Amino acid sequence: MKRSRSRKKGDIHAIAKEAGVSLMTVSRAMRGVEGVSEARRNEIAAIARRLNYVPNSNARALAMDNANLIGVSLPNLFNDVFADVLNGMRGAIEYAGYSSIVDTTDYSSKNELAWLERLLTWRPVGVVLTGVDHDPALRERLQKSGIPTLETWDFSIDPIDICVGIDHRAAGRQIGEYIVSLGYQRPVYIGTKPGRDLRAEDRAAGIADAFSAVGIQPVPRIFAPDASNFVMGARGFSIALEGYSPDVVFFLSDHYAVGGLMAAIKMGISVPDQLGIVGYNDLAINAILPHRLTTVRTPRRQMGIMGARNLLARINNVPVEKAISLPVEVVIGDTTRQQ
Amino acid sequence: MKRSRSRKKGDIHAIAKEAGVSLMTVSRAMRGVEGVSEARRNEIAAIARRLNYVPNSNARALAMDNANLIGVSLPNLFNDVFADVLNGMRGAIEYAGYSSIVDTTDYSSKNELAWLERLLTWRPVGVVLTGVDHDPALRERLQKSGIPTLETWDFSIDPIDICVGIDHRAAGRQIGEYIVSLGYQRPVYIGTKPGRDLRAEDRAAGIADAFSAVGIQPVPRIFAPDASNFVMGARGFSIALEGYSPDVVFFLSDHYAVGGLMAAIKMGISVPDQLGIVGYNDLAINAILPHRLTTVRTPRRQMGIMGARNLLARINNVPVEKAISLPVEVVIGDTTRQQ
DNA sequence: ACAGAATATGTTATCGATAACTAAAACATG
DNA sequence: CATGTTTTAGTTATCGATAACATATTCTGT
Repeated sequence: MKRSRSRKKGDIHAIAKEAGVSLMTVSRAMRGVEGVSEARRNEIAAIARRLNYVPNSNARALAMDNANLIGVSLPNLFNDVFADVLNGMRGAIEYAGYSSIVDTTDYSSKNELAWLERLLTWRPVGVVLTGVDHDPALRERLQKSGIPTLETWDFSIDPIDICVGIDHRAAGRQIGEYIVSLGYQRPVYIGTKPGRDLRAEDRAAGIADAFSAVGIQPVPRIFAPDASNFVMGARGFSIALEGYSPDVVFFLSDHYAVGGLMAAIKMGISVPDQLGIVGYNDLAINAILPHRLTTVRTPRRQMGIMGARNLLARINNVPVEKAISLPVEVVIGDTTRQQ
Repeated sequence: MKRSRSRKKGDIHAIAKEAGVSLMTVSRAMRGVEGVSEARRNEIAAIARRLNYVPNSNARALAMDNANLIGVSLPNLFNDVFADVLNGMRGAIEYAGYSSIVDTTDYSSKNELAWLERLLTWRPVGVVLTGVDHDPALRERLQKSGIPTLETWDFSIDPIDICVGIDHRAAGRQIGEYIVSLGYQRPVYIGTKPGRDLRAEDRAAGIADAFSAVGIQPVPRIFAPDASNFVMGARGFSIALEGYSPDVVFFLSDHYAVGGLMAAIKMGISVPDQLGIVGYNDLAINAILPHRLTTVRTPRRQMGIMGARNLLARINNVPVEKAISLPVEVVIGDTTRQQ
């Protein structure tokens, strides 16, 4: 018998030999599958422990053509937002006995596509994407492969497969209408450069909808050069004040808004008397700000949990709703005037 | 020939048949290994593309007993700190052609051990751990397995394998000495509950070292009930003011310190005149605070990059230093009195 | 006590790919 | 042109585990 690569001890064969049983008996015993007597099962478990047996998931995945793996793609990890979603999701995924592998795309659909290609070689049972805007090739790839796919954070009535998210445009409209109702008339929106964060652009569009409904338009959109979110908020704020004379400033997110708020404090601008400030997401930091931000609470954790549940259902061929939009809630803070 | 499980098209066999060559030729062509003529190689590549060939990494990993995988364990993702380290690391890892899979332990060494057990079934070529305090079983497991292991963030002269991190106690001493030099005499430290974040406890010990060197001790340690870091900072701050009358407050991190600073602003306490505030990490938010925090800049990204490089070297049997401690830098801000 | 059912265990083929070794074809060299 | 090289391509065994099918053993009820 030719054995060029030496068989290291510790695999299922070694255990079988040691226990004097066949491979299958060991395999069954290790997996807890029925068909092995209690006595044998214990005996085998003991031997496995003694031999420091570590199952080989690669072999198992190959044999079963299934790695019990779910791939998750996020724009980045620098953001409590996605961490919340992810945490909710992971709990559910792991509870169901699957593993998740996470990667980041830095808001690039090219990266996302490349990530997917790599992921597919591992034969995942499910895929989670952030947002609904992807490289066209990605959509085709996933649909052709038939792998259950969840799009989250964002909402689309025509998802690749299923979707649990927020209708950002509607959310923008919602907060926009509230701000309009407070009588603000000269809004400005501060975000990041066009094309980078499409959800944020949807929000901005929703805000503009609300203002244009009362005859106010356009809502100028401003962005500062790349930096941390806090800094971009602060810089964008300065730029806004130079070029416009807003009575309310919408920010891409609370991070940005904190930057803006701090800048306002430093500049001696009184909030909300002289100027309103509006964020998005209701992040943890909001709880400790000197003026609580007026913002929009997004059900991030819940979205993660529900998304994962639906994806798991889909994986198990249980029918689920194709597209679910979760409601958001306007948080009335101290950075806008009272009603 | 018995073929109970049908062979789906799209694998290496299908390509071989289509191209009229053997398996090995396809295998070699796909891997870019030498031994295939240019013409054949192109022909095979074209067919693979046409057939939507997706390599099966599970099979490859099994055959090579190596998945080119590096497992990374972090306490959590809610923290820019680890995100920085991770980003630095990933770049280097992926550049070298490896994949990384990340998981979080929520500061639990039990979770970490369970994670490792799962990871090992995938036959990783390297492992990255955060910190140097682990379940004893984990240390033994890794050393017995012989898998190159990097411990990061923290520093130890006796790592499991190799280590690139910060000497947190020394860092605590460093900032402590600076604060002592400013003449502060009644320090308080605000952190989280004992046993949760051991690095932070080291820092606190270092701070205490610095004060005890000038005869001031103890440095009371305070913590608030679980909440977000910002909130714990703010609550801890209130507790500190009730129970003690500090002239300087050290916080576990900048997150906590921001919570404290905001609380101070709300309470009308003038910083730094009445009270000094000291953070840790020099996070992005510091750039936009009304008073820039006095804090400690930690080389997080660099740590990730260097850690990854050393781990990769170790994986390739290139000798590297066992333990590297990176220097930190005191950032002099506006939340402590001037020299 | 004995046939049929239920339980326990073994045998063989496969999963998709790579390593090691072999064989054939193309190139050189004197 | 014969022979030794180099290149290119094929054959066979394996990686570690599971599925499907076959077989042996233990129960069960009559």
